[in-house]
Amino acid sequence: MRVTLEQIAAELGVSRSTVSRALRDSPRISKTTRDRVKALAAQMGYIPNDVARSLRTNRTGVLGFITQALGDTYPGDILRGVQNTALNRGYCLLSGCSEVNPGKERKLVTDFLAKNVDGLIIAPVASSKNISFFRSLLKRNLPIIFVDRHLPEVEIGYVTTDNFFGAYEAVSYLIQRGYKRILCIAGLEGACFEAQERVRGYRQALADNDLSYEKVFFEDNLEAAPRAIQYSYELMKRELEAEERPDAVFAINDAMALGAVRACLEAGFDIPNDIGIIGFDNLEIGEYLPISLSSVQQPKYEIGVQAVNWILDSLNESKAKEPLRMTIKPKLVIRESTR
Amino acid sequence: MRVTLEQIAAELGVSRSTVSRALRDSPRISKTTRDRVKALAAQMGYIPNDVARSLRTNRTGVLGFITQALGDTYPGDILRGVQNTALNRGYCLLSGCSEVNPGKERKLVTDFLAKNVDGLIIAPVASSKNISFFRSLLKRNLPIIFVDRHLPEVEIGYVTTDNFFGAYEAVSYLIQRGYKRILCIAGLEGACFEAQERVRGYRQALADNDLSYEKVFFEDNLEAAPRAIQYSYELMKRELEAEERPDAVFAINDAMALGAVRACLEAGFDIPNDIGIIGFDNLEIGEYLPISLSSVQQPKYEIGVQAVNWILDSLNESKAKEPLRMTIKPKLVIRESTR
DNA sequence: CTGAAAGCGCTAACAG
DNA sequence: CTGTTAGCGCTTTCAG
Repeated sequence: MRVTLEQIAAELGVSRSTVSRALRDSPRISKTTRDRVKALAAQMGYIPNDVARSLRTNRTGVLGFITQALGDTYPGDILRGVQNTALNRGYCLLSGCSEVNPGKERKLVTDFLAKNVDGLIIAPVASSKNISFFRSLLKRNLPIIFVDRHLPEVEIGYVTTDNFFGAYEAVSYLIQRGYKRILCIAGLEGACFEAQERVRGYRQALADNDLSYEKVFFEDNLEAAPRAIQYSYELMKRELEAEERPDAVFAINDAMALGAVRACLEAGFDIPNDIGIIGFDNLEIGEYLPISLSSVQQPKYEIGVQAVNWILDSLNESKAKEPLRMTIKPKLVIRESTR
Repeated sequence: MRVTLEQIAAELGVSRSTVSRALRDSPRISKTTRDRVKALAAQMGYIPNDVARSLRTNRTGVLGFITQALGDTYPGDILRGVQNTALNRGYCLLSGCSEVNPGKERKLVTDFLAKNVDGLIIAPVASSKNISFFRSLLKRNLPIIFVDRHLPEVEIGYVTTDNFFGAYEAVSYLIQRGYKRILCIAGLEGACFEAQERVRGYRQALADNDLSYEKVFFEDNLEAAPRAIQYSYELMKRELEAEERPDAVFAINDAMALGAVRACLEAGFDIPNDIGIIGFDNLEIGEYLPISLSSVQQPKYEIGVQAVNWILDSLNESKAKEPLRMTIKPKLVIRESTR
């Protein structure tokens, strides 16, 4: 069986409380007993039982983290940022993936609440279905924050990329390089606020430069839609045959940018001379593709860090903190897919 | 404050045990009281406190999952398989990423033990540093299993891809298509058993076909090595200038295959006619690259499922189960990077 | 500086 | 079918 405080106490002929205090470096304990206790604890291989501690202190030292997707085109960097920060500050992470399914998202939250997480970090599904559910969470006295995307209808704070800025920069760059008919593939994420922001940045850049060609493609049917890359590939194939074909593409993520690249090449166009392409995400492999991909690099790791810091800071304050609304500027990375 | 059993009991004028039993559908409770209890619990918004339950039952309903990497070239599919299976069977997942650092791996395991996880699923760092640590875990009565890779020195079960088979198939295919000088990029993962298995498959295929050209590149300095893609890119550049240049590449993962593709194209070679390339992993984007990538598709999702099932089955048996040693056959996916 | 005692919310014997 | 009782391992008053 596992070693308990009781056993250490018995062995040493002191009380449980003394052992407990010694182990936690309470100032009200003599250095000698503290050392004796610690030595024996180490020797007996004592690992504190956090479950018992949690029951007593009403703190679990666990944070819940829920993403809406996981996969090779979804950068795990937010997770990494969250994880490292949480770990460094002494917290563990209960994690789950909603797979873009509102019901699953609710189940995960409820499961995590039952496990008494101290806080919740969520990359929410872009759906109106859980709005009232999230509102009901606010009544609980539990710090909660959105990352990567957020729901404007709910009074929950968030840390996201400055998507308007990123898109505006990317499209402005395309314009500056002489591209005139810039198409925007918003695709599967069209329904979410953050994607809308990117589209808004795209539109603003066009407007500020008096360009009239403006084409945005959405596909909101999340369930039935084909995978993003394929969707973008097929879409691009069609558009290249249009009367006034695009001479550049702003894709809302790298996966869809790659679909477009492939379609252009197959149709015999040259990238970047005939058609320029910029993505969003800056995947690791982007740099070493046959035509390396220009892209907007999101501060994903940093988003994770900020979110955890906010949660843990609220935990350490007596009164609930105001919701955080933080937006971090992304960086445009230019490579070979634009001239 | 949160609703407790006590409060529901008081409200209804029954005992806590009755409420507890009713909520868990104990057969020893009348349908009427059960319904009354459940109705009130729902109305009061009762969420069971799993911490208290855990302390009592000595089960937390939480599994620990530790990976050695997270990122866009690392398929999150094992995690997805683990997560879905765990969730379906009523378990939550405490997750962590060791980032290929043995010290961090130990810390995560220790943290998870303190949180009393019911089982541990680990994609271990390929390092000898934690061998005695893992051995010491075996003394605990805790189900534990490796996924994706394993440590042959330790008596812990595993679920992995049949790496020998996958490599053998891939290289045999290259040979069958007429490639003769096949280079193997083992790269950063060279130190681990699973990578060695792939190399063994490569060698066996060469031997079975009487090919004498045999070149394997390792790079075991995990800490200092440049990122895998770049490593592979630079390596390939050099090899293309060698006296007897390779006419095919078997790369131990897709990221490194992409580095090689890029190097070949820059040097003016045609893929697949001058040089054929096969990777390992079958990343989502592989299908839509400018030259779509032939690759060995690992059963990552399935690996996660099997691992969780084994853990949960051991939990439900009185005696400890024999370590599972399961290997699942991968599938060769042929695309344009091979002729 | 240390000990005794109570209790976090739940489950499980045991008794009725 | 239901209630009483004890206790999981820890922290935290309150006494000394």
